[in-house]
Amino acid sequence: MRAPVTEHPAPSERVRDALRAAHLYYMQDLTMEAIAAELHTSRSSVSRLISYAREAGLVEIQVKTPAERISTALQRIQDKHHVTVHVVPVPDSANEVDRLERVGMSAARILNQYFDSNMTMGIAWGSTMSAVSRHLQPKVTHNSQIVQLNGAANTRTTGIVYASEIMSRFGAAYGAYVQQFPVPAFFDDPATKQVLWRERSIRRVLDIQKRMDVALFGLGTPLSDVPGHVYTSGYLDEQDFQSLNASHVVGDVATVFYRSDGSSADVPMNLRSSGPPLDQLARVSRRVCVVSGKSRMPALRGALAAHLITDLIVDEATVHGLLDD
Amino acid sequence: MRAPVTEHPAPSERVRDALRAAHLYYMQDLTMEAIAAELHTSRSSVSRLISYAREAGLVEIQVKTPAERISTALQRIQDKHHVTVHVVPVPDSANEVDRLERVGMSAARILNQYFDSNMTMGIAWGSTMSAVSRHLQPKVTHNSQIVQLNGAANTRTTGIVYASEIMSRFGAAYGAYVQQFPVPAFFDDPATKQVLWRERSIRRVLDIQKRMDVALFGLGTPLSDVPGHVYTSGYLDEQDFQSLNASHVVGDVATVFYRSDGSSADVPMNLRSSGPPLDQLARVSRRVCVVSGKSRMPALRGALAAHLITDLIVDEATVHGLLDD
DNA sequence: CCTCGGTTTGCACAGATGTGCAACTACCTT
DNA sequence: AAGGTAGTTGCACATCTGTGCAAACCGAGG
Repeated sequence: MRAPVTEHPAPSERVRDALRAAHLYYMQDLTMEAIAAELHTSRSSVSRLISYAREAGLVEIQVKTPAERISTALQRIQDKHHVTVHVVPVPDSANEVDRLERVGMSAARILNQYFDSNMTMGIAWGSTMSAVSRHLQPKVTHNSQIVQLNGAANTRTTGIVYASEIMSRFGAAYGAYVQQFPVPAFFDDPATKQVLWRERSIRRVLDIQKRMDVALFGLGTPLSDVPGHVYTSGYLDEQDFQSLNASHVVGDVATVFYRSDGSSADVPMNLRSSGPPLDQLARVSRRVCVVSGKSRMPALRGALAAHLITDLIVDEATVHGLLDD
Repeated sequence: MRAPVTEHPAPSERVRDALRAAHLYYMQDLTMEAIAAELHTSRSSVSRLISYAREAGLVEIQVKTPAERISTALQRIQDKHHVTVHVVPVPDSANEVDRLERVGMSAARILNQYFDSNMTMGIAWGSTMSAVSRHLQPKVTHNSQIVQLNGAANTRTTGIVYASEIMSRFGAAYGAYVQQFPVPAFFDDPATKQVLWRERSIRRVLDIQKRMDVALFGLGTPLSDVPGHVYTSGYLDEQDFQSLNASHVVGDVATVFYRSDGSSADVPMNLRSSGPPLDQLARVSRRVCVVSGKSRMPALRGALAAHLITDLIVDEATVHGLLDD
């Protein structure tokens, strides 16, 4: 981020030109050559202007699936769980990394339809959110904010970066105010959490969380050979895992755990978690969940049972597994 | 329009593939080459699939002007007349034909944001509407209809085609039911209109017009060297022109005339016109007006004064003329 | 006035996309 | 079964778009 000190043309000249070029290109179907003539510049500059327009979010492209093209099986899932499903096409041959990357990219674009000015979006962190954050499409919003849902991580492994970096990517993409949540992911002692939760600075964040318009999260899973980030990075010890097992936990949202029937209230670990109680989460008007890979299927079933999701973005193979219910 | 009798692959196979290709192309930024590999087909087929997806309205592209980039002068106009202005960039050097064509194309795309399922759109006819109709972007809608606002023309000159052809283009683009209005543009005798207006078949159409959600129209002008279609194609005789002059008419919407102050109630010619009274038109919740060329400026001023417009699509040069008010 | 660092520009090339055409396919007609 | 018709496919080519690079440009110091 460089301060706007040295700028060649007038500061907004570029935006104006980009806007005009984009208009001519996308609305009037002119070729870049023709646009170059109208703007008295070179074709390559026009190419760059239009790239800029796209990157700056001046152009919005969406692919819309006509209602009658949704398979009846999928329709049944949507009706049953009151959820809108966005299926991301990914070849079955793709590996987990590619899959996540592509689901993340699609999710980022779909998200732009849901987030706008004067809104607050709460986001979790983890490998899925990291992937999404890397592909965000900028969009100009005003008076909007991003709030962190659960305590921060501080590891940097295999492409997963600081929670704060994820947060700031979101903030930058939307021009939104970023509200960090400076607490640990898990507390050792529930009492510590209780005490800290009474602090005004913390209460302020909790308050913002309660009033958010959109929640965005991935799913963690303790099962499977590809567990979520939380389960592999030393947040939990042997005893914790035993506790989760004893509670029959199948997944988590923002470090809050739930069972396959969607219940979560009496999972002991949740007393130590920094994330929002799931019944509170379920009151957010739009709850967007991003899922990639079959390993998350049990977690997804549980999340659906808990009514945590209003909008599900999921890869093709995984959604197919879901159809057999 | 061919009945869906002979089709090579399964009827909807093509849509499915196009949708998938479009997803991969626009949402996941894959190259057509890569998409071809995933779909097990050739790159050129993918190119065609994506073209098809665009043409079929499966892809929606819009260029959005951030609020802070609207000039204060334009903002003043918008506030004053409670109107949203879409400025279409057209080089000053462009001739009237190009100008109209380009404004028409932009208008057609903007229109897609306003028209949707379960809506009724009323449309006028004339050179402007003809231009718009030629560039419509298809969009799948259900239970929507297009209703003709004023009596039909039957000439075919300089690119302007039968009103019915304009209508059916709209119907085809949106998959909407088309309601024709089989009456003359002007009646010789107001009494004939009175009588005809009592017919049930006509009343039905008038009724639909009253309940429309969107009205789309251009502006006619009797002044200037480039008058609207109505004024040049033999609809009006010498006496009519004198009458319009005597009434100080500056323009018309769907063959209903108004003065520069927006008044129209006591213009004698309107008793003979088949179009909807302007005070009725002004009650439609969205009223989209397409204007191209400075010759329409007086007509535009009048239409604004009459509060006929909620959304104005106009070329750059013309809107500049307006700023001097 | 000159130099320096950073940015923008246009060119030339590389890469991606669009399209005429001929071969092919499925299905209908005779 | 042969022939016809309309639609689809992949190839080869044409066109359009993206980008590395060197030159030009601009403003800030020196």
